[in-house]
Amino acid sequence: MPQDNLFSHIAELFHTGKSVLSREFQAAGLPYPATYLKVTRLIDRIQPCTAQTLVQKLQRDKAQITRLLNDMETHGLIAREPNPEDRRSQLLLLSAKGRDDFAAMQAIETKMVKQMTKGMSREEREALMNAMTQIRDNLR
Amino acid sequence: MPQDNLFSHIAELFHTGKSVLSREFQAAGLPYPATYLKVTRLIDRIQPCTAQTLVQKLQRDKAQITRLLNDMETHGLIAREPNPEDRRSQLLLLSAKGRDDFAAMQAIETKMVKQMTKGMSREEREALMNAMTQIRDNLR
DNA sequence: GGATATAATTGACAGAATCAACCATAATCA
DNA sequence: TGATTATGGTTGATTCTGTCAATTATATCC
Repeated sequence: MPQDNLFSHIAELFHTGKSVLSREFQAAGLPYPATYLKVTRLIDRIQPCTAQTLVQKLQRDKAQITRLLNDMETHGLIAREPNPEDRRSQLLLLSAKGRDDFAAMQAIETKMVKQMTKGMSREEREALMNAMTQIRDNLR
Repeated sequence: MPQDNLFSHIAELFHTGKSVLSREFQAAGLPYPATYLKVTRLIDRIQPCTAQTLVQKLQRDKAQITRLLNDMETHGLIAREPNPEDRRSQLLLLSAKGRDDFAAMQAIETKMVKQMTKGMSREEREALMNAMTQIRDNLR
């Protein structure tokens, strides 16, 4: 639809992107929803990391984060360790399996992103990323 | 997060955009999920329009479409009329209320999109839209 | 007229989001 | 120090979104 606006585009890209990811995760023997990638990425990237960290970075409700972490722990992707600094919270760590599956998911995502930007020059890609960053900041 | 990839950006923009819309819909006395806007827009734009049309345009499961239309009919936004061409399907029409609320939702969305692209030149905006279109096509 | 395809509905379920209430611990400060 | 308030996390309830399978009614195609 040529006359679509920016947000329609974003919504559609998110929708198809997410379904591509889910399908490819399944196909690769990673029976996880696409959200797991975002969470494992953050835990891998940010250390120390607690549930509260994820709440802030993902801007999600803390209830949702708790449940997500429970599921991921059940799947053996993460471990929770006591936080010596604050006994109310726990430190989140990737297990060996968590690291492996994170790498696999990330590879799939990278492949998809390559596909998405196929035919675009480096300049175009950079301009796009800058625009996205600006939009995000404008929206806050 | 500076090192985020394209899909992370899209996901985040979708998430915050959707929550901005929902909140503003509520505030404007439009107690609808953000999806209603997409559906009313299509029914307004495409005539004649059936459930099947929406399935194709939105790439959604037909079960989901059926339920969405039920809800929207309950809210008095749309009407279903017998399709003279094919008695298996029905023609979807906006009611007067549907048209009003569609206009109101669209105004809210337009405001948000303006906010999103604040500070971008016309050229930048066009480049962005072109990039989005290309990405969508690449993903199909 | 009978086989096959299509439009829509229904049931069942998984995933994602949000709100409110609650518990345990931490921080504040009188 | 002890009461008060704030914070991190969990649980319950509810809504919204997405997907699959089965079913019903009608259309289409030999």
